[in-house]
Amino acid sequence: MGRAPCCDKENVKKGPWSPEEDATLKAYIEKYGTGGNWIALPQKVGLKRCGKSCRLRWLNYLRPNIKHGGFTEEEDNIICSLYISIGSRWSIIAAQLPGRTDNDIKNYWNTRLKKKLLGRRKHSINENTVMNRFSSSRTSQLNPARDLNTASPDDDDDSSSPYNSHALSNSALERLQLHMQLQTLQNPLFSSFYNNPALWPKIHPLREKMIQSLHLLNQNPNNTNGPSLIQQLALANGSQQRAEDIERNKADIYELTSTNPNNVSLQHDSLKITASKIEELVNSLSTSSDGSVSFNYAKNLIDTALIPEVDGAEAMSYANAFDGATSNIQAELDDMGNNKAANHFAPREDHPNTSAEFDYFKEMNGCKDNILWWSSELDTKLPSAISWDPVNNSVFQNEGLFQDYGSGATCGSGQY
DNA sequence: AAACCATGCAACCGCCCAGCT
DNA sequence: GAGCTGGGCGGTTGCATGGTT
Repeated sequence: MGRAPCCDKENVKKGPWSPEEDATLKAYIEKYGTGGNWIALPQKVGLKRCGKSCRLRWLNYLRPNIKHGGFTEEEDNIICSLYISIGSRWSIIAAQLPGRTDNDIKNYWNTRLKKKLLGRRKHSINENTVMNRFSSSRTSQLNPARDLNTASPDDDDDSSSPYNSHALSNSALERLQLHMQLQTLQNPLFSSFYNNPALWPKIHPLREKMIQSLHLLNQNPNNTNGPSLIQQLALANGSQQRAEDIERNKADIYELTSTNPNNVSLQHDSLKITASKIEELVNSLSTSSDGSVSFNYAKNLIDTALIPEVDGAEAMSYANAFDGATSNIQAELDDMGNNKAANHFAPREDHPNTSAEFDYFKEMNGCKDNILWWSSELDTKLPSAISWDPVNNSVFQNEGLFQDYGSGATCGSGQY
């Protein structure tokens, strides 16, 4: 059974409101109020408008103390956090932002905020694409930096791109991550899961990046049986002894992993290494003052990528480990940004591939905000009052965000 | 300068729900 | 309890504007 229209559709005006209509409606409501009946209001006012249209115009535009545009960072954060928590309940979100209407917030989210977040995600996806290209191109090109520099930033928009699957995966991942954040708010124990990418789905871009980086660091750029990048870095830094150690360790690793599958902590394509062995390998290198940046970086990648999948009991320790790892990465990227490490990767005539490695790190440096965003940006950027810290109550408790939800008093576009 | 495109925003549509008869 | 009605809400549309080609 259908329902009767709320007004005579034939005889009502549609479209934008004129200043005269605005003035008429505003003057009437300020003088007499809405009378509790929006449907009857247009007739009383003398407007050829639908009652719902009058209500919308008043609530979204004419009522006092309405703010338009100019959303502050704090409002952004509140909107984001509430959207993550409760979804598109715009009226509830609007109730927490005085002067804002649900329509305004909805438009703001759809046109700007969402793109802002998705833009970061896209950037992250694109970085993965770059990593893939870099990784694959290294096997056939002597100058992978050129490949990086010529990669179009829009390439991942190409629906025919083989990387399109990343977009799909990350879309799902984004929803999953939003959900995880909600879980974090509702259950503090969940924070250890959220903070630990090793526990996230394997499609997580950071994890993928780590895996790819591992692969990259462990392979020979020319796809020959010559020294791997790690070895070449050692050689570039003048450590023939370390290069030989690496060669021995490498042989040990493959022997171990081929004879005892239980030793394999990470299997990715043909790459099979054990966490202990690779750590031993990297530790032997990280003591080098010349190579500390690169190998600490590699170590961090390895540490974080090789964290085994665990359940709740161990989650917190791994979360802590990850926090340390990411801060190390960040510090080292910052160092590189300050050219402190430039000498470590300066092109050498005898080892030209080291310059490629430097370009790789430069690329990583340019994308460092992605790492932060995926790991903890929402945590750190939120104002303290809207804390994500699961230890300190929930966002709802801190701010009383739902103080009026349920009563209906502040639902919709406001108190008027 | 004109056509095209992307973006932002106001407004509409249709569904749901609560209250009333 | 069923039907009706108005209020409220989220999703969508269409237009205006600004930017790009």
